[in-house]
Amino acid sequence: MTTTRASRPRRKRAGQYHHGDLRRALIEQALRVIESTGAEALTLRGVGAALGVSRTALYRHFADKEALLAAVASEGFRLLRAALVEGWEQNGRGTAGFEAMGAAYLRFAIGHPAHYRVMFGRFVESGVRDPGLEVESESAFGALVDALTTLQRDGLARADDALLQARFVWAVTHGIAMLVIDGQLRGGDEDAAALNRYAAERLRQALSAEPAPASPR
Amino acid sequence: MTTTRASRPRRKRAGQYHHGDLRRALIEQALRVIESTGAEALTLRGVGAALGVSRTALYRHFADKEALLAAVASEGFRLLRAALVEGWEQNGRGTAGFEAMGAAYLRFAIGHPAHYRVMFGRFVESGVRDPGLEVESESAFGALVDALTTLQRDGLARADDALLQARFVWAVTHGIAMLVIDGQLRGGDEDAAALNRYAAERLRQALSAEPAPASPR
DNA sequence: ACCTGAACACCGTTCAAGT
DNA sequence: ACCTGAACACCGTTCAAGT
Repeated sequence: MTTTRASRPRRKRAGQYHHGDLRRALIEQALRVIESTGAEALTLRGVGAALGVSRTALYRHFADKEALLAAVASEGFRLLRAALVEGWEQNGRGTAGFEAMGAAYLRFAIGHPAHYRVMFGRFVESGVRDPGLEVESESAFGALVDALTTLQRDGLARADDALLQARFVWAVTHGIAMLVIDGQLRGGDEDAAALNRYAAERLRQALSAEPAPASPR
Repeated sequence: MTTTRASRPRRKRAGQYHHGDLRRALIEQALRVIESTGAEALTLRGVGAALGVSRTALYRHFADKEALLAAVASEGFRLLRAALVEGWEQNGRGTAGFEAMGAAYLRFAIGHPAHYRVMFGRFVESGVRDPGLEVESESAFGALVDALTTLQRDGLARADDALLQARFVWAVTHGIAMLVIDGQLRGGDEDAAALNRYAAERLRQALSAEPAPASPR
């Protein structure tokens, strides 16, 4: 029971705890578990064990499990926004940029299905949320509103209420993402790609700035 | 320790168990809990207690909790299909019927959000499912495909691949339902109604049988 | 401040046993 | 066949205690 440091089962620096930034490490470990085995399989005990801390250390940084998931969701919206903005800006901020945005959205959702589900599925209740979550979510949506506003200004999209138009576009894209993620398209990647193409065409027609052909009276 | 029947803690008929159809009672009780407090709050012990049976009685009828949820989901698709078909048939099997179908879909999802989430959320894994689930799900989707096929035949919708077209329409409607259910439209009912109206207009334009106006060269 | 270990009140599921 | 009670191996969370 002397302080011979060779016999300690786990090496720990004296006077310093495990992490410089345990909060950050907890979010990253949670995300790692979620991406590899799904959010349902996430246990706080497992996260603590993987990081070499006690299973209650987490409560110094998060009120409860939901607060940790809210932080993970918030991180997701930040990444999603970055992907959307990149697609838009790297492709000319016009029609091509808009379609690149849609492709980036689906690539994110399909590439990180478990993360995407934490962002939208009801893992995070409507009650007390991460203060940043609402902000990040609004910010990602804002990128879409901005793009549509620009398209409208340049005569490339119908001059409707931009917020309403953005919600419609979001619903279409979100709906496709969810169907693909949930495996409702039994053809797999092939069918998903075909649906993406078809949806892009129909959306172009639906948002076309040109007046709809006169009804046959 | 004699068999005085007055001292028994719970009255039970001799020679008869609790239910004529425990399986059915379990599904209905599970649905009751889900609709009132959400699927996350569903516990097998609670279901058993509410029905006055032991918490393991359930395993005579379902392999596990997921199998019970699959049965609940299957029931949901049956109800959804009935609502869709009614909207279509009671409104003339034309454009009006098609829009009534969409309205019925959203009414079902928004009226039974927890049930809807069990049908689509990842409560039921892609692995072993209720044999009826896939069938019921396909059947509900089939109602949509049939309606679109009819519209195409009558020149009321673009003559695209009906399956692909149906998937697109489904994605739009599913996307709206999910955004509303998940509380992403902060305006509440007002905003949801406005989005529904706008989406119906855009969808009409997107599926219009008339050729799109010639592009400006 | 930050972390620990023990304890509490739950879960789903298994299993030997009863009728 | 259908149901039961005890037991097992988990959970998230709380709390007094350590440094």
